[in-house]
Amino acid sequence: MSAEAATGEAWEDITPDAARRLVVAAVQAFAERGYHATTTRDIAGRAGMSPAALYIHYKTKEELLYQISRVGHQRSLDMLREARDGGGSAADRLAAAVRAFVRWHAEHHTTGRVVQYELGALAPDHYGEIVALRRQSEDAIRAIVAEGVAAGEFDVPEVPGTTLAVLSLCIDVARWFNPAGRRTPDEVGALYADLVLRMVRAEGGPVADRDRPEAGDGGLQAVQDLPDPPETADRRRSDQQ
Amino acid sequence: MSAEAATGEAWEDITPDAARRLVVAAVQAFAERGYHATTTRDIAGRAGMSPAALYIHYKTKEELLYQISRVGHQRSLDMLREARDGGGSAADRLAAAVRAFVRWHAEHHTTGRVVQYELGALAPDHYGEIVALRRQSEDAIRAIVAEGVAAGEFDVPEVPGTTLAVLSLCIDVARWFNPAGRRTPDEVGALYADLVLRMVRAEGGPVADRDRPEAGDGGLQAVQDLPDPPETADRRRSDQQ
DNA sequence: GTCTATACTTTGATAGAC
DNA sequence: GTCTATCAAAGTATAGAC
Repeated sequence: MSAEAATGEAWEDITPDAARRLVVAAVQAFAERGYHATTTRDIAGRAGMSPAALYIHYKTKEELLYQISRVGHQRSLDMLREARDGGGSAADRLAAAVRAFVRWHAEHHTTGRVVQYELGALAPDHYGEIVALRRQSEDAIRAIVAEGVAAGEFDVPEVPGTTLAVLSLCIDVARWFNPAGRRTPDEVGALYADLVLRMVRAEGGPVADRDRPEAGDGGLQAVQDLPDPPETADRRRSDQQ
Repeated sequence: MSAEAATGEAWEDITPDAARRLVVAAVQAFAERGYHATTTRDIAGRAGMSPAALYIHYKTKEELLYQISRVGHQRSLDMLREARDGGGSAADRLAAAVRAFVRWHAEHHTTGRVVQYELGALAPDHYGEIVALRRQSEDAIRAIVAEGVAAGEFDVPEVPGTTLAVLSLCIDVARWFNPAGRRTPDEVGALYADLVLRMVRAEGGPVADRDRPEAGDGGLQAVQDLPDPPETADRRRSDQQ
């Protein structure tokens, strides 16, 4: 499978053709060099256009990133919700979620890198929208974990923290996966589903009255301790550390 | 603890004072905005200097990143080797490695972000040097895992893949950790050590003749499927996907 | 919709006074 | 060692012809 085919697969829906070529080119460039190191000339060049032609389809470079980020996050969310709402035990559904999420991040690791690691370059309002999608993704995984604990199927030290670890493990696949390596996306998905089930599986029988999911939104906030907000011209010093 | 104190802690050794201020400023700026989005004016400004003063202490912006990356990776490696060579069972040593590595990435998440996520901006020769350090870090963890398997203490689906997952889990802490969140670095370290032990722990007794570490360097290459090489002017198209 | 040409800004890095 | 002033290059985005 060629580089362009693998990247392009995720963007079949986009029309017209020139716009899709720009998105595919932007994904590849952003993944390779990062958003800020990528020039509009580079994107346009990869798409076979002059630098000016980019602006017919996208108002700014950031709008390209926003499109990529939004579609990628929505796709992730759909995938996780489908696993959450699928049939079977909590273990079945958690394994399905991890398998699908990891396989996607391996298969589309180029897109995955942009989606997961270039968030900070989004404009503040776009950033906020994406963070909302990320929270919902975490909600989906946490629901499965919490249900497994409530059913006595799982035994975890802490529901929100375990959820965070599971999500984190899956996301980082986009960073390290190398298609020239020894594992296929399917194999990584299977391995990770196995490892995650080991993390949450109850060793003995059902464990009652322990680590029940908290009522209301008590745990919802902690979810995925949020990444930094994007830079702005007037706030140069961060108070986050 | 102030932002500067937390970041500065890791850089006490650097002299003269102006050089250290520049490194601390660069770490903060690179972590917030990324290497490419950070200007030398910004770094110098945070360090209380004029833009030109930066070049008395560092020849280029990249040299600053290299210094940060090298020190951070060396520190990580020392930490992991110390755990590997410490006393106790394989479980004790793996828990110690994860606890220390995770705690460091949480406490110094600002530095951690630069160390783990800005690799791609290094010059090719510097990049190669850093990759060598990363391989050695992975070697240290894999050694503990392999020893646990050999002793029948651990039962894992695959030694190199499990090692990769453990390392990946720890690294990603730098991305998501938020000091304003509910967990302290110590708590995250303890949680993650627990989760990792669940991943590798044998459920029954010793499991013999299974998943023995491969002889020689058979598994060494797979280690950490390498991140992409840094960009160069003449290689615009990547063949990695 | 795409091109060539270009306006305008910001960038990394240097020169030379002190 | 630090400053002010500045250069050359590269950046995003636009203008106007076709």
